[in-house]
Amino acid sequence: MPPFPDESSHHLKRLTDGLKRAGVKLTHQRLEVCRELAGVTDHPDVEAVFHGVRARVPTISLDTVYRALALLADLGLIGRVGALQGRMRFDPNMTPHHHFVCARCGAMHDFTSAAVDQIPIPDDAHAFGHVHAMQVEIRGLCRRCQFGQES
Amino acid sequence: MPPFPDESSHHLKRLTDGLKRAGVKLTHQRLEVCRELAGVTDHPDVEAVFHGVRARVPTISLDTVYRALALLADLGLIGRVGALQGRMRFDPNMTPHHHFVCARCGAMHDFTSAAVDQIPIPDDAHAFGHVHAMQVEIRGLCRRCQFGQES
DNA sequence: ATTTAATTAGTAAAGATTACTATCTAGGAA
DNA sequence: TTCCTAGATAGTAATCTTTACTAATTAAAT
Repeated sequence: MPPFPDESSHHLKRLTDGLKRAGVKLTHQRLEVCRELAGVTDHPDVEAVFHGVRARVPTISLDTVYRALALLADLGLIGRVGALQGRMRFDPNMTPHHHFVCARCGAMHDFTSAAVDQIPIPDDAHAFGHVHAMQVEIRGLCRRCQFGQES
Repeated sequence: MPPFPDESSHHLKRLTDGLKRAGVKLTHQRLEVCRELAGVTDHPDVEAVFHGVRARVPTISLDTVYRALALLADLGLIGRVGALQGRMRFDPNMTPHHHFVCARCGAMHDFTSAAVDQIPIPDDAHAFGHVHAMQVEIRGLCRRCQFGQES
């Protein structure tokens, strides 16, 4: 049984309700992907979700898991983390700064903030290991994507 | 000519000095990758750097650009941004929280911070578009990677 | 100039994600 | 309930990104 059945079922309800509200079909496969996500406390990749769901739905395809996760993320029911856009990118600017990232086109803009830089690193973070740096990421829609539809 | 020749040459010097200090060979190809990075103000992907350098070094291979960028990033002379590890991951936890990310193994841990959440979103960020959320990412080495060498 | 270990070009391989098509099914209507 | 249909899935292929490999080249120390 899951470690926190109440938490888990609460999360599951949140996800399935979200799918219903969106008016998409609540298929067996999507339900099991939601169940998998609800019973997890880390940040699984597609492979991990696929593996977990496959134990209960042996015929599910990887593509279905990809589409279910993309759907949930697009509906704002789960978050994307790690690789946002496909390719890795590099930042030649090594002076302290932060990023605005467009959730749609992936455009990144730098900004600085004395207020942010003054915040001490939370103690909780030190408990996880040795801290190198703290950086703020602001997600949103850039002006291009906010107005015109051009790529 | 570049928009800010002084800035640009300053960045170039920082990169090439870093390579010399690391004791690696300062090849023509690496120099041109540095030059490309120094003349840029955004966050280029490998393709963009490859394209830019190729205009001046038509025979350079994509692999060389990958390796030059990885070298610079490993030496801490440039930053990696966007896709850190290979695969995309998902976060079922939609309550406000922040992330500790291990630079080596990619492990992610959640933490909350009232201090961080109280910071107003910097005005500079609003100028770039419509803000959805602000999230802190702390990079470092997790306990596993800090001590043992196990994957 | 010679030597050597590091680096590169070119290509192949691996890995991750997306696309495609025939088949199937959730959910509404009869 | 049964029928119908738009939407979803399984299985696989294709695409895209990144890494690996090898023979040839080259920086830089001697």
